Amino acid sequence: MTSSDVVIKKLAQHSELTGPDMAHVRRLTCAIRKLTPGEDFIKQGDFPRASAIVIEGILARYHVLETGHRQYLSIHFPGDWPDAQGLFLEQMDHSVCAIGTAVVCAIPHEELIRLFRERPAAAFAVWRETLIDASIFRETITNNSSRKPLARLSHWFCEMYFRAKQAGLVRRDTMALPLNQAQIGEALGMSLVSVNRTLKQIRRSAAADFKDGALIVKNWMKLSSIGEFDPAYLHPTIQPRR
Amino acid sequence: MTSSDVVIKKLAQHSELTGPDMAHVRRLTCAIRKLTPGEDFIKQGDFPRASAIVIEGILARYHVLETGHRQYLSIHFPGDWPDAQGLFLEQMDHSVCAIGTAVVCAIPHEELIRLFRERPAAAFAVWRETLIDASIFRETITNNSSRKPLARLSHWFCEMYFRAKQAGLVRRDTMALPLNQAQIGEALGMSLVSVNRTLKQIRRSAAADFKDGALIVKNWMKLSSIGEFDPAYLHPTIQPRR
DNA sequence: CGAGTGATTGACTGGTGTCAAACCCTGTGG
DNA sequence: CCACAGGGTTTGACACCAGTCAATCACTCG
Repeated sequence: MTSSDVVIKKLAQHSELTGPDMAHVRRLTCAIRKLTPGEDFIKQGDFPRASAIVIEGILARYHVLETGHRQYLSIHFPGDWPDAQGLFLEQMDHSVCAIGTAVVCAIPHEELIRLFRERPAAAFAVWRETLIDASIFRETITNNSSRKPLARLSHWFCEMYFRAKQAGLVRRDTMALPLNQAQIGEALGMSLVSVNRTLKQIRRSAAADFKDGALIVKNWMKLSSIGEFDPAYLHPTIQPRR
Repeated sequence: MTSSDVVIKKLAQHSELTGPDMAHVRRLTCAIRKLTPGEDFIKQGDFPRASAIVIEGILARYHVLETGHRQYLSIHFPGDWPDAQGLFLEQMDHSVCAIGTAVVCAIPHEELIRLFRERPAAAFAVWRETLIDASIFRETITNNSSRKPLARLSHWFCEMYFRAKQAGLVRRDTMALPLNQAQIGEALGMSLVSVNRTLKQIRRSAAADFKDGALIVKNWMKLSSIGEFDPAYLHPTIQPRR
């Protein structure tokens, strides 16, 4: 699968693109870049001139506080545009790094702007992706602010699994999620120890397991019930198989 | 000031619009609606056909959990588009209500889409607003997940004050913020009691005060230092073209 | 084999949430 | 004019959850 296939597949999942729209998308310059685990693609404070799309692997956005503490903001799978915001906001207010090894393609902003001027439908499709992004942020606010650890971690697992499934990254009941427990804590506003203990609870409930950087969902109904998970905020088109 | 003045002033704050762009914006249909304190403008699950812009007062977005607990997601001042997301996402994944009395104008989606097709610069300006919105969500994730109560509440006060100032809503050192302490707790993921005690600390430090639905900032430097506040994420001004 | 990374567990403590009472203020109605 | 109700704020008491510290274990890799 070429990188423009990944892009078009993702956009077509949510929006209607005509032949000429897709043809224009295919003509975009696409600089492939491979990232090593943890490597930054772009950093807080940078002034990007190109926008990245995930082709393979997982990327994450994060803030760094004065204290050095890292807060992960979102996780991105192939087809996602983790820095579409750079298109219209000059300076990055957060960083983007690879989780595990990853491949991205970088498209120059001026080409995208030209595409958007000439093919509004393509602009609307990408805009839509950025709005789903925002919707995920809102759910993260609610998850990290309102839910107790057990529901919070379960909800997060549900989202990862659901989105991985949409991106075709689930084999049987397992997906790769190459994070350690400390990083999960930094995503959910929990301490490492708390993540570990909560994970133990989830294991005991036999709803899911997480080890060696892989998430295994054994009982989707149970996990989504514990996590109070309703995928409406992902504005999905494909429902995962239960 | 007419409602299209409010819109144009806000868009011009962040983007460059030409005469024809602004003329087209002025021709948009604009249904004025007045909201009573706490009234919902649109609810989770709705399928909106129009998009609201705040003209006067304050609006807020929120989630409601299974338990009935409410989580406020964002606060919106005149010029903001609190449900621009409805433009490209069919179903609302959250609700929007008035904080205090408020006036909004509702513009039909089809008119906005037509505007965006014909005047890409207008589309980019509104798109940019939605991206700033997302940036604020990210900061909220970090604030509610990583900061301890004192810094968290202070940071929130800073953001409210800074954005109110941008919107011209600060008189001397005071802004109207017609929320009670329980609601602030629902915004910050804190209990009412915790908000109250943290507020006492901020008062003692003489950085700011909050009472009778008004925020008074007595020492901005001190407050933003306690709150670890850096307004970069609000993307406050137009950056020079590269 | 030792170093290093990550997971797990125990012990401890301090911060937050919960519960409940008292207080303040305003508006209302007898 | 006073009594009362109601919303919001403030305070105290208390329990317990979750963070911190630290030790141990499991596993990989040079």
